[in-house]
Amino acid sequence: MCEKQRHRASKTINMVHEDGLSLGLGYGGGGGATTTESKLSSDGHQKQQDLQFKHYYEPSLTLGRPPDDSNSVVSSFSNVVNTSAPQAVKRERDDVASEERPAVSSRVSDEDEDVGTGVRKKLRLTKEQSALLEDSFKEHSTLNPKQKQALAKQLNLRPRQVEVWFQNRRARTKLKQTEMDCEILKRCCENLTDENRRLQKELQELKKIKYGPSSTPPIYMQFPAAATLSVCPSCERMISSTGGGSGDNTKAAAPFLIAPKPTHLYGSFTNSPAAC
DNA sequence: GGTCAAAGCAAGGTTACATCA
DNA sequence: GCTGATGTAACCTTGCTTTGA
Repeated sequence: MCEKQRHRASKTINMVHEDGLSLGLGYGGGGGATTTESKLSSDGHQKQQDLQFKHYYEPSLTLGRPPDDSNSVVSSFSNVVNTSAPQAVKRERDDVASEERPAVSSRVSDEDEDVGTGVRKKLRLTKEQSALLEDSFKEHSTLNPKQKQALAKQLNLRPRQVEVWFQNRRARTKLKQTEMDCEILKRCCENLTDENRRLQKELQELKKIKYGPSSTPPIYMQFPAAATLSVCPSCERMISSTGGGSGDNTKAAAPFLIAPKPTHLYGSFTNSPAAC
């Protein structure tokens, strides 16, 4: 167990580093806890109302219908083994809270609860529970303790279960958002590639027009296109970087042959926009 | 005002179980 | 009936922020 935890810990550290890279996606919730936008104040009220979920997507929660809805709610892990002390404290809090409620009904029978064995039983939320949780999530993606308690009571679940559901729900929402962002970036990349191809082709055609299909272009023209041509930011016309401007191409061809300063060829933009 | 502990949350997972093809 | 894929509830660790003492 300790070995496993160490393994996990080291992986977590790596993940934190990777997270820095993920910031490039630019979605609302990225960047670790520093971007937390919804925090609880001391009196349990939310300071901000879930800014990052203003436009959240609706992941399809394909909830498998339990075979028997009559005894819907399962709460079978109240005695799941908790190893770490802080976690134990937290669980104790929730357990205390849960003790205030009547015994929860369970989809599984009492003997299936495996009290004290450490066996984790899978709970399946009912449609009604899921719907209510979803509705609540739509209103606010985080819960303050009072809301959590109320919701848990309403759903006949433990507060811890409600809390976990919200955590998982937030994670799912974020995952969906990330997938959407990836799609957008992918499409953006494809568009840029197409545009690049188109411009390269256009450039080749311009070269042909300039020097004719049969003539060999001067050696300077064998440099990459970006080194010899650039776009004026003001008029967006393609110009040569040797000072030819937007004028006559035949006149502009001469400096290419002379090339007084090689550095000219690599200057990104040497013409004044005013010249356009 | 600085410090510390507690609580809560996000991130980035893993585990265990349920369900379905 | 078995099996692999998938979905998801529950859990973990770390790091961070907020808040109150």
